[in-house]
Amino acid sequence: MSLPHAILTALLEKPSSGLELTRRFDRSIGYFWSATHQQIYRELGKLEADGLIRALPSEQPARGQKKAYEVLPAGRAELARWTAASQDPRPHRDPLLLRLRAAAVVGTEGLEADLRRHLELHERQLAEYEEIEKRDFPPGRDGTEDRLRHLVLRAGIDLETFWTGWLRHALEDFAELPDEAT
Amino acid sequence: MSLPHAILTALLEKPSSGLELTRRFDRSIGYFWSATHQQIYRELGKLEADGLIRALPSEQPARGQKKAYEVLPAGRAELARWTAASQDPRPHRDPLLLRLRAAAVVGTEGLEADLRRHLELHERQLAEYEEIEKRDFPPGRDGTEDRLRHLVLRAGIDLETFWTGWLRHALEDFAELPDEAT
DNA sequence: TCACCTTGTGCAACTAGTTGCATAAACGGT
DNA sequence: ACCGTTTATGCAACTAGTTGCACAAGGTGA
Repeated sequence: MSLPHAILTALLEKPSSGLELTRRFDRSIGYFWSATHQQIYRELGKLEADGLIRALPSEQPARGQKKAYEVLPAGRAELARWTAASQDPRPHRDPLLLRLRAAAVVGTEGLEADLRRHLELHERQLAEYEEIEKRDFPPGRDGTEDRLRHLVLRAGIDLETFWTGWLRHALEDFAELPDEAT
Repeated sequence: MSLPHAILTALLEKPSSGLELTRRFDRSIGYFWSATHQQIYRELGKLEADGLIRALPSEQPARGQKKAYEVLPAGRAELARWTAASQDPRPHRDPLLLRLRAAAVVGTEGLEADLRRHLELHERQLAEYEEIEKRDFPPGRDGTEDRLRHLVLRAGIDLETFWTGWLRHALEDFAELPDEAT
């Protein structure tokens, strides 16, 4: 149950409308907690009903009109509670590794091309993260907030580094595999 | 939609009953595609209804009686099709990183202990993987199946290596953070 | 022999996340 | 004045995954 807390965090960083949140979930926050605009609108409704956020007063709250939200004290308290509470790591699910294991039984045909494609995607993501690091975290700054945000970005960079490394290794291995007739 | 394919793979490796599958999903396969016994029973029902697997003939197919399944040719074909088909990487979701980001806004209280706990869990998992590697993949074997399975295990090892490394780094960083009053 | 535990199978209800579509205002061109 | 696009919000239906419980058979000990 992390989506509401992701939204609370985003709104604390900056009060936003549904669409603005959606955009931010396509970038920064979404790198480790993605969400579609429908999820976000639905959740904003719930959070408002629960008294954790409120719509900022605006002109006409009509449809097709921007409606920005801000976090209420109760929302901040809930986020603090959730952040401090111990949580188990969620089970890990990865279709690509599953396909590799399936390939051991039914043959590797077609897989190699997709590994190559994944490698490219991860390389692109890694480059993007490194761009952000260069831009937002030049050496020398070390406020607490910066440190924590940098740590999160580091996780992203290290994770993509792992994937690109592993995929390259996998492709080398594939190259050595005997040609097969599935 | 990977669960049926995970089950097909498992059944091709060895025909099994629902409970046996559940056990195997708690170990090997479950390392990168976890599933509960209810998911598995439900899916076995669907796969049988779709003609991809069938129950092995047994004595009394009563309740509380083992019922083993094997993969039919149509099931193998479906698995091969799925394995070869190109798939996009699924969006990544990680509550721990989310909490770190939230902590940048509402304070780090309570988080450090959980980071420590996660580090321990990942260290344990890493040790388990390395144990398996030593046992199942001694140097020198290199059949195609072994190579692929070893690659999958390598991904697990590298992933846990990333996590333990990152968590250790994060904890060092936490130690340097100024004490705070949230 | 009967209460209890373990093994094995399964249903039902719920929560989370995705997909497809609808609606409405604002803006820009023609 | 009208048409099409972009921006913004939202509903409804679906798929995937989780949780809680029920039921049956067989074994174990008192």
